[in-house]
Amino acid sequence: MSDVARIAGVSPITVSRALREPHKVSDKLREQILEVIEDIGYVPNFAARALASRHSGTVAVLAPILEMSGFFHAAHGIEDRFHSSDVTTQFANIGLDAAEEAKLINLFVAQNPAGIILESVAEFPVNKPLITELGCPVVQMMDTSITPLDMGVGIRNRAAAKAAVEHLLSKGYRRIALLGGGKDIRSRRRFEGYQDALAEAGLYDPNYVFEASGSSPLEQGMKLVFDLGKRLPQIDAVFCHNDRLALGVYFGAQQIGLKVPEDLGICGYNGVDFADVEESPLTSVYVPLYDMGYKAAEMIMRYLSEGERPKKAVELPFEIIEGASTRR
Amino acid sequence: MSDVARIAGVSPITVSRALREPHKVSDKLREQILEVIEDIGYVPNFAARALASRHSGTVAVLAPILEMSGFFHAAHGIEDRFHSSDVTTQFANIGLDAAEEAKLINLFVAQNPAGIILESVAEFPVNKPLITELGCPVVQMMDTSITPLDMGVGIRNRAAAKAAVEHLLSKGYRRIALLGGGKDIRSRRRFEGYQDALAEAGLYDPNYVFEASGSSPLEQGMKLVFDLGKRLPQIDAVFCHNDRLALGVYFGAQQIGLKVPEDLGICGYNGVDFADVEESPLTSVYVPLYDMGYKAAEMIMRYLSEGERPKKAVELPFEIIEGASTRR
DNA sequence: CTGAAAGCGCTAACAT
DNA sequence: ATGTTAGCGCTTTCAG
Repeated sequence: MSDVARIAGVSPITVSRALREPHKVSDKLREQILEVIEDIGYVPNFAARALASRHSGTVAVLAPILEMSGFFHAAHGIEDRFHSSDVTTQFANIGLDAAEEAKLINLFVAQNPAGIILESVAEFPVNKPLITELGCPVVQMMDTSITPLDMGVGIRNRAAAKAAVEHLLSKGYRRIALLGGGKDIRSRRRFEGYQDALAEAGLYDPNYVFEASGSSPLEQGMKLVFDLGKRLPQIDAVFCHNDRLALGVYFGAQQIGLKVPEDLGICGYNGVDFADVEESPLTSVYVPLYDMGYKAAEMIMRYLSEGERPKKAVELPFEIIEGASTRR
Repeated sequence: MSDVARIAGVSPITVSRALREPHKVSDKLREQILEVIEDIGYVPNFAARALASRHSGTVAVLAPILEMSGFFHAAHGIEDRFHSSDVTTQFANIGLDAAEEAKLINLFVAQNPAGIILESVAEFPVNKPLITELGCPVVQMMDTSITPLDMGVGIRNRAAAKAAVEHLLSKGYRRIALLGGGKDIRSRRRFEGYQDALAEAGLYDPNYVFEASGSSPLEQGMKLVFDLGKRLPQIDAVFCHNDRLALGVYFGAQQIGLKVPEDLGICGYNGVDFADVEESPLTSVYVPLYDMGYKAAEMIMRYLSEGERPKKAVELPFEIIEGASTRR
C-alpha cells in the first residue's frame, strides 16, 4: 500500500480511503490511485486490515455443507445477496457434533466476523453464551418453533410434514411409513407432523417408523424397501425425510417390481431439485431454501447498515408439490 | 495473549510457543499456560497471527462448490486428510467464469495461503502467471491430459468416457446419444471419448450429440427424452455427462413409458452416490472423487512438511459400474 | 479533503 | 528453555 501511495504521490491513508470510503477522496486523486493499484497489481492484505480495523468484513456461514443436504440452495441465496456488496462469505463445515460445532463457532467468533449465519443441528447450542455475548449479528436457519439466539429464519417443519402426510392420506394411502433420519430438531418436528396427521386419522402406528442410518441416503432408501419385503403388503406409502431417501425408495420399488404410485406412494422433503420441473417425478415438500439463504443474508446486511434486528424468527412458506410418485 | 502471559507469569512469546510449538516449552509451563487459556477463554486472533507470521495457515479450496457436482465427495476427502492437522481449509465458490476465477484467486493469493486446491473449469487459466509466481503449493484437480500449473491429480476423462460407451456397445446398444454439458476441458474430453468409441465401431453420428443447458440437470435430462419423442425410436441409449442428467433421462423415460434398460440404456458419470449400493440402479462411470480430494490434500501436506513436489499429475483409476439401467 | 502518529495482537529473529 | 526487540500492513484517531 505504501508503494501505491508513493507512486501516486499521496499518503498511505489516502490509498486506504480510496479503497474503502471512495466518497471521502477527491475524484481526481481516487482515479489516480486506482490506476496505480491496477498497474502494479496491488491487493490489500486482509489480515492487516482485519487486525487494524478489529473486524474481518467476513460473514461466516457455518452449516453441514458436506452433508449433501439442500444446503447448496441456501448457499446460493446467501451468495446472491452478498454479491457486489463488500462483505465476503466464508463457509465452514459443521458436522453433527455439538461439541465440534461449539469449537468452530468459538474459532470464528475470535476472528471478529461481520456476521454469522448458522445452520445448526444442535438444538440447544453449547454456544449460546458465546453468541449472545457477541457483538455481531447471528442468523440461524432453523425451525421456527424454537427461539433464535439472535435472529432466525426458517419454516415450520411440523406443519410441513403434517401437510405432506395429509396429502398422502388424501390420495387414499392408509398405511404410511416414515423414513426418517437424524435426531436434530428439524427431524423431530417432521416426525411430530407425521404423527399429528396420522393420529388425527386414527392411523398412527409406531411400527411404521423407520430410522435411516449409516451409508448413503440412496442406499438406505433402497434397503428399506428390500427389508420390508414381508411387511410391504401392509405399507402403501412412505414419507421420507429428504429427497435422496425418497429416490432410494423409488429405485428399490422399481427393483422389486412394485408399482409407484399405484402400489406405493412416495413423498420426499426439500423438493428443490424437482420444484421447477413441469412434471415432477417425485412428490415432495418444497422448502424455500434459496429464499432462506437470501433472507438470512438480507438480515445481516440490514443489521450492518441500519442496526435493525427483527425480534422474531421470520417464517417462510412451504408448499407440497405433487409429482408422479403419488398421482394416482 | 498478554493477559494469559501475565496471569501465568511468563512472557507473551512463551504463550505463543505453547500454542504453536508445544515441544519448545517445558511441560510444567505449558500445562500452566494451557490452564490459564482455558480459564479465561482466550482464543488467538488469526488476523494478527497471519500478519505477523506472513502466512495464514489456511488452504484455500477454490471449486464450483455450488454446482451440485460431485465436488462434495472431493471436499470430504480434503477435510478428512487435513483433519487434526494444523491447517484449516477455506472453501470458496468459483463459477464458470474465467475472469471471476482469476479475481478470486488473486484475492486468496494476497492472503498468503498455505496452499491452494483448485478445481478449475478454465482450461487455460488467466491466472497462470499469478500461480507460478506464487510460493505456495497449488494442486489442481483436473483432467490428466493437461499439464498442471504446479501439481495435479485427476483421471483421464477421455478414456473413461470411451470405456463407458464401449460398455453400452457391448450391451448391444447401437444408436447412442450423448447428453453433454459445459465447454470445460473435462466435458470436451468426455465428448472425445464418446466419439472415439463410436467412431471405432463405425457408429458415430453428430446428430446424436446434445448439449444440456439452462435449468436443473434433472429437468434437462427429462426434457431431452420428451423432445426426442420422434427421434427416440432411432436412439437406444444415452451417455450422460453426469448422474443428475442421467436421472432426468431415467424419469423422462418412465414418464413416456419407455422401458429402461430394454428400450433405452442409460449411463451416467461420477457414480459416487450409487457406487457402494449393491444393486445400483444406474450404470455410471465411477470417479474416485473422495480419493482425488484426499490425494490433493496429501500433496499439499507433503510439500509443506518435506518440500516434495511430484512433477507429474497423479492419475487415479476410474471404473465402469454396471447398474440396472444397462443390464439387459 | 488529506495527513501524521499510534497501535491492532501476534510472531520472527535474535539474544540469553 | 525462555525473554527482548522490532515490525507484519493496515486503519483508527486526531489534526489540520
